[in-house]
Amino acid sequence: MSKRQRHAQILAVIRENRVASQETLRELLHQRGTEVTQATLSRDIRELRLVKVPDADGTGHYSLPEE
Amino acid sequence: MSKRQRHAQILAVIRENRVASQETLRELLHQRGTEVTQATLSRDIRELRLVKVPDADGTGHYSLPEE
DNA sequence: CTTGAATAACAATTCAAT
DNA sequence: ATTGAATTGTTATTCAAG
Repeated sequence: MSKRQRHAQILAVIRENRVASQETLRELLHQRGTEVTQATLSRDIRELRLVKVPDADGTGHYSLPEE
Repeated sequence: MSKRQRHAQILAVIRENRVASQETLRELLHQRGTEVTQATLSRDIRELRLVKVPDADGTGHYSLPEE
């Protein structure tokens, strides 16, 4: 699986779920058959420019910056 | 100095500077005469819904979510 | 150039106090 | 309700490797 494919998967996952941590993201990707470590997700998130938006209750979630 | 005032200061600071960490933010506020700890800034950032936007070079910066 | 394991750096929470 | 010190949790980086 290529990095570009993984990036696409990540975008799909954060659109469909409230992802509160990179560890959660890792689990969701695993369910879709993609195994990566947190270090890689940290890099992917930077490359995709994803931001973690703080929620009222403290539980932030990853999101695309609406530009 | 009230929390609302500090919040206003924080917004001013992040508009005028590339703030890459809460520790940096703390220093900039200190220059403006406001002393707080990282714990308080973490809470303020949540309350203000500030996000840390990843930059290309790795050095993220705090920003208002563009709605 | 891409990744994982280990570590460092950074941010959020707890707990006590005010 | 608000805060700081200490702690815990999370994310970014380093370092070695493929």
